[in-house]
Amino acid sequence: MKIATWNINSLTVRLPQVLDWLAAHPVDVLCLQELKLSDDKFPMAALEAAGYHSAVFGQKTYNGVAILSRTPARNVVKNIVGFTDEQSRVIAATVDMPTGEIRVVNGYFVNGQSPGSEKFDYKMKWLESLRHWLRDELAQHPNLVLLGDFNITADDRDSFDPEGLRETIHHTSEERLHFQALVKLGLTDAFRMFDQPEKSYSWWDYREFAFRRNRGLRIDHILVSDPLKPLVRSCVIDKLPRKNERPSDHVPVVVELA
DNA sequence: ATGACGGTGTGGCACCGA
Repeated sequence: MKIATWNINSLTVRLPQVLDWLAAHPVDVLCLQELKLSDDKFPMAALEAAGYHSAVFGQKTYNGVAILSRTPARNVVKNIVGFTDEQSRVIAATVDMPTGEIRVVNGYFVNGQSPGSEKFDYKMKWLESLRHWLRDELAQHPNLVLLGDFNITADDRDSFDPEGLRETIHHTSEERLHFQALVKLGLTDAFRMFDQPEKSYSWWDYREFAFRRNRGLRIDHILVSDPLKPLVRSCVIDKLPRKNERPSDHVPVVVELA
């Protein structure tokens, strides 16, 4: 079975690309971020026709997340429990698989703009709250996958210019400590369980031919809990959609579980 | 580099993203 994450930067614009991608990659679960639309604008029918149920936490203009699944998602939770947030950034749900149930936590992590800014403070508080809530979620749901747009490079391998961008946004020690703190809860970066091509990224700026020059970051991640770790068969980034016309600046990441 | 590119809103540009 396969679970994927994709920041699609407006589902209104990218719905045809999502449908094309699902037709070519019939994953069991697809987690989307940056829907940039309200719940009433969500294209439920088109996705149902493609064979997917949807759990949606939308927001107009900014943010918005959804879990698409072949079987209906259960026990849906929106945003971080215990953290009041105006922004729609997290949706969690239980999905039934042949091998058992999996708790899927889909996050559009805060960008943070720049260290020292108010938005960076919000990012730090958001990450701390996420960790505290996830500790409880893991206790209740041992088979858990945390995935989405983390807006954090886990280490220097995840950046096209780790020296030049040191301690800038997505590269700060504080952000990476938060990433490591999530790992310490008993989560593993599925991508790094395997040998991967050097300079593997999941996001490239629209400007300055960044994709063509492979000036990117790996900021979209899939973390699996300890009980799921022995089941992970592969984890890959699908760069191809970045070549589409009007592409998202992010591409899908896919994990395969036995 | 206060830049670039792209999405959204009720706009004639500003704001946000990463």
